[in-house]
Amino acid sequence: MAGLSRYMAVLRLFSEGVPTWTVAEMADALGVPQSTAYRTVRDLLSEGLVEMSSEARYRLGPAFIEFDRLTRLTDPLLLAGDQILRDVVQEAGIPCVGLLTRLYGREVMCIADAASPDASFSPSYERGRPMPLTQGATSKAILARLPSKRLVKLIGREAADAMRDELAALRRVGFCLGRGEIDEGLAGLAAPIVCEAEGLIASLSLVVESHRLAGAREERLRALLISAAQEMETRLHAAENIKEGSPA
Amino acid sequence: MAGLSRYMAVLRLFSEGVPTWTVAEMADALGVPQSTAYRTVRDLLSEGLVEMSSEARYRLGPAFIEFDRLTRLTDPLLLAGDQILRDVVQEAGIPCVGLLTRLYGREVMCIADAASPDASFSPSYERGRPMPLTQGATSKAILARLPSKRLVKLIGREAADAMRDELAALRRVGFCLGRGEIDEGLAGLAAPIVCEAEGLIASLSLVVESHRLAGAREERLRALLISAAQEMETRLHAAENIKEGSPA
DNA sequence: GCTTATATTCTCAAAAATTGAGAATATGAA
DNA sequence: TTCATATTCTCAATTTTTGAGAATATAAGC
Repeated sequence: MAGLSRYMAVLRLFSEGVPTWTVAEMADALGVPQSTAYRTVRDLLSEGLVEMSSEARYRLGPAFIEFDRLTRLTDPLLLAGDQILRDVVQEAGIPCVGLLTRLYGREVMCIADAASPDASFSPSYERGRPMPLTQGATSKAILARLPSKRLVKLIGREAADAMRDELAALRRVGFCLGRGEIDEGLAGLAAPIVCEAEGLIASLSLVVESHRLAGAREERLRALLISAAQEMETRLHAAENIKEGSPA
Repeated sequence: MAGLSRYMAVLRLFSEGVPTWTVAEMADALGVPQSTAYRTVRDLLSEGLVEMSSEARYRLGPAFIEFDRLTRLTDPLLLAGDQILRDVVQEAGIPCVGLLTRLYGREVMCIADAASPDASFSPSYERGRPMPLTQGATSKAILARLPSKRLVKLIGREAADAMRDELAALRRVGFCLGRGEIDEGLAGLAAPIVCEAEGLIASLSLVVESHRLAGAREERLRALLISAAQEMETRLHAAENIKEGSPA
């Protein structure tokens, strides 16, 4: 194991279930001698990626909080969409959670969430949590807009073929509805957001309680989401053009 | 430049002002040949620490959002204090912003913020933003509880001597008030939180508009903060003991 | 203060990875 | 297609990393 991956392997050990590690445990888990593990931890420590907690145990360090803030302040999707996301949640008029989600490696990741004050449930999605690529309205809205080459690379030819018709239909409608695919009793509504120039394939979605989705209301939310997603795309392109500078 | 620092040097280039970089720019900024910069970026890319935006430009990647979530879910100070922070803001009864802040290397970093719904200002402090070590009530509350050896190491003997009397007074009172030290027109009130077992030196603070700090109200907020900070310490110790397991 | 147990750093030669310059190859627009 | 630019590749020289164990901290108990 060499270079960066050596350090990332250590960082990837930390999880919600096991948030602190001793150096001996790390060495064991990674199959490297302790002296090597100590050296690796020392480097991570000096960069703030890891910090000492009690008694020879280490936990993730504050550097991640710092970099996350930078991301929040500069991510084009958040800049274009954070306010709109809040607006959508408010305009929905029923208890709901709004999500901004994007492709991240072989998974899909939520990068912003906003709950209405009266929402008494909380969906599995939340900022920073990777979710499965092929389940749920949020993910499917994204998959539908993926070039087929990339889709095959991500989920394999077989799976891609199996989903082809479903995704083609979604692409036509520009919208996706899923009931209980991720959380029992909840439904997801999602519209895609694509910005080639920024290399972004994302989706805006709303999670509501399934039983609240009567016919007319579903129609209204669908229209709301589609127009909000479009507004985000417009802002993404606008931001892109500003950067290039406007000639006199 | 070797090992981890080589990668961190690239990541530290990204900032609010310059959120995207080309490889040529990075190579230039770091004084390394392009081929080396390309290799470094390729590694960062494959770990999600960096991602491609438009046209040969790169930005910080989503891995930071993922690790930040883990931190949020597992940080002992947040676990002990996040709810209390919200309660304090509500109980304050005036427009205010509550902060949880801790020592981070040679700076002080805010790891949680909560604004009351009626707060029409926003202080410089926000989650993930490093702040100066020697200015503001929030930082001073922390410095006051630092062992003097560490204090000297951090700010130097001269500066430590200059602050000694002030810090000693703060330590006696267990509280710190600062007016306009960070933001014009705002005042900070802070109480320290220390947990040796977790290696934590932190503070809980409240930012309010200076003109609202009439005598009686200041007294009330001071009492509120001190008791809330104490409650956090209690919870920190309780969490620590649970981990060790309770024998029958 | 000493003693013990554990955590952490250090040492050194062998093994492996990184470096830099430029060539070779993608990639995308005209 | 052709061009321009972005990215990867090649290879020998240089620098780092590695592993085992010795040498030091550090902390707790006596």
